Amino acid sequence: MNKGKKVITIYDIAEALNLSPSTVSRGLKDHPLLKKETIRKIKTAAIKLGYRRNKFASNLRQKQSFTIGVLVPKLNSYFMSSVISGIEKITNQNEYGLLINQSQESVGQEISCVKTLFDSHVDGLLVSLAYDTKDLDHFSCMMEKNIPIVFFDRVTNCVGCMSIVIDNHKAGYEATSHLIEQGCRNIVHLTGNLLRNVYADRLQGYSQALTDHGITFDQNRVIAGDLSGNGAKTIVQKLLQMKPRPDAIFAANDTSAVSIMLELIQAGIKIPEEISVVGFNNDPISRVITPQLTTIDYPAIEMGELAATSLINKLKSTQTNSISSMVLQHSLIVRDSSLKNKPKN
Amino acid sequence: MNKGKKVITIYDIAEALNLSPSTVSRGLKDHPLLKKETIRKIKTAAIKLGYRRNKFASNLRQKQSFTIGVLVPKLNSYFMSSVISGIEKITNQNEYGLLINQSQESVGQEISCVKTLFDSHVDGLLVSLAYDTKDLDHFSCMMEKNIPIVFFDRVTNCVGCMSIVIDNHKAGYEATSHLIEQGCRNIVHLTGNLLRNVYADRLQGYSQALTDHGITFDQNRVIAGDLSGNGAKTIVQKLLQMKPRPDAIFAANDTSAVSIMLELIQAGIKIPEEISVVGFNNDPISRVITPQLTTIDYPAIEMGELAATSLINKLKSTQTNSISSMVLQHSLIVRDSSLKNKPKN
DNA sequence: GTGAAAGCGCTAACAA
DNA sequence: TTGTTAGCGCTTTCAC
Repeated sequence: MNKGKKVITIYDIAEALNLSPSTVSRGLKDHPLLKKETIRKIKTAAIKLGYRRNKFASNLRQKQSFTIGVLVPKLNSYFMSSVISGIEKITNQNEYGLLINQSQESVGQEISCVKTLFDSHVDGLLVSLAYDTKDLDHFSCMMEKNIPIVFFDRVTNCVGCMSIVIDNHKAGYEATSHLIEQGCRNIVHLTGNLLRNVYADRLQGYSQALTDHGITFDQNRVIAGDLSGNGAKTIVQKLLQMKPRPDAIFAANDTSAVSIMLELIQAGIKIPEEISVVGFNNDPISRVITPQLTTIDYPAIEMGELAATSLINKLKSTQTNSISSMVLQHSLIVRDSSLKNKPKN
Repeated sequence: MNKGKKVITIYDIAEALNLSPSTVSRGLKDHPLLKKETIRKIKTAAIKLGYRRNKFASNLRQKQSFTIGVLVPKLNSYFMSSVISGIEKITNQNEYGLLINQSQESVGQEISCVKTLFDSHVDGLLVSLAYDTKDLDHFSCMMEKNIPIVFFDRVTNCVGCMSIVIDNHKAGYEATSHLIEQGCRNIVHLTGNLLRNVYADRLQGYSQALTDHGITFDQNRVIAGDLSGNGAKTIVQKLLQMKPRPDAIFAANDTSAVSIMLELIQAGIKIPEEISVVGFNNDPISRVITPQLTTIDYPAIEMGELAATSLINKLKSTQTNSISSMVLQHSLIVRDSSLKNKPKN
């Protein structure tokens, strides 16, 4: 697309003002040694001529792209789009561009995305891992070139990388304890791929809470699936055949919790009287379902802001930062879906 | 971030193979005139040496960035993140990068985003307008350089630009007609800023449907707001004081429809018996609320895919395409919130 | 305070 | 089929 009008370069400005290109270049970025008057003249001329800085030339020279790569499993969830929204806010403030790719929850795609982002010479990377990623080999190209990576939410151990998370273990513990306190004893846990810290940790928290309250952990009461809400019917059938029948479900996300609830209601089960439900994420749907869903609130926008801020700080400071992980606050939001004691109005 | 290992360039490959840089450059992009054998050797060496193409140098030379700018009001809605997901799929397939910015629903931000994207030398632009954008002056820099723009969803008239939309007028007409067919006579319409085609057209469809069914259009029954769902309480109070009391509400999005429903239920109003509700968007929440919300389905991912495909076609073909707008199929999804006739189960 | 000049890595017209 | 050469627009060292 190089049609359109003539491209204005610093040479044109230089010529117009009878200055050298280098002076113009300096003037455009407020070089302290230039005369204020010269700077003013340069900037005025730049605007008048419709100058636009050529980022490629500048990046080529400076070997920096001022672009951050973002790699997420899927864009279209409320949680993820909120995180991205937070990231965009910060990068925009700091004049960094954002190159966004989605792995579609598959390692294969993730590998190819990393390659693309690497070739785009991103200065840094923000990553939330795909469903089935096992190792970080495909990130080695980044690491070899010292391109900093900040993982968020779905993180992994990785020397030199930073992680932004919530305390999933504690959150799982709290959710489960809450159900136990409501009198539930046969709590089923719906989880995802245990390769991912978020699911593994929540499961551990669940397990720990059971143990601490004198309830035996039973592997058969843990159902691992994709948490997309698709298999809800099958899962509910399975639940209703369990002996003894579960009196509560703790799902690792709200999407699956809500799908399960809809199926339970369909099957004539009363929530929370017969089966209590707790979700995870505080997705807007949790407030829309009847009864409203008890869930874990999870600061998505802040997580995005923090991840972006950390990465930019790392890019700006030359000294290597020793912080390896930051944990954000979460909170249990109790609603009707788990309140056996108080009858719903 | 230019620490790390030495950067490998085509010169290094050329030297290693005793070829010229231009041959290497050609080999890397499968130039048809090269010997197959040479191409193979070049590619092997590139991989062995850990070569990575420098996009800045290449873009600088070719005066193309292979990057598409995306400008949307807000990222964190189900609709928008689905659109972006569709866009990302297509651009990724076509090896275009994606630079995403959000206007946060304000013209001011929109103007600054366009500037940023312009300076990033995007090859083309995908835009959904902010809530309060009045004119397209801030896009003139793009148009002057013949950078193609495709508007989607929230579009505007603009010579030479393409638009991807649904038939909002017809959708509004269908939603309203459906309510009338259910016996509703006093239908309130909740709308947004009428500068935006999506709201203006839906309103017109609503109005037309009333007229066609012999019901007088009443300006007082149109409530314009931000549709964020925040003012629901106030709106419901207003509704319940109207004389005669409305027997139906047609909201221009599901978020506001659902918030209104929750408030109505709170106020003891029966849906749909006393007041029917129809929304717009087929957001996942529409299936979660009780009663389930009648709404207009709206192909978000396809809209993104189509917008991206159209833009890329425009970028690839030199001849100017004369298509100025494409209209996607929508459909009315009837659920319990508007079914006065059939009693819910 | 300002200018001259070299070079970032790649591509493409032209030459061979 | 491959090589030579110039230059994209900017930054920056060194010189004045």
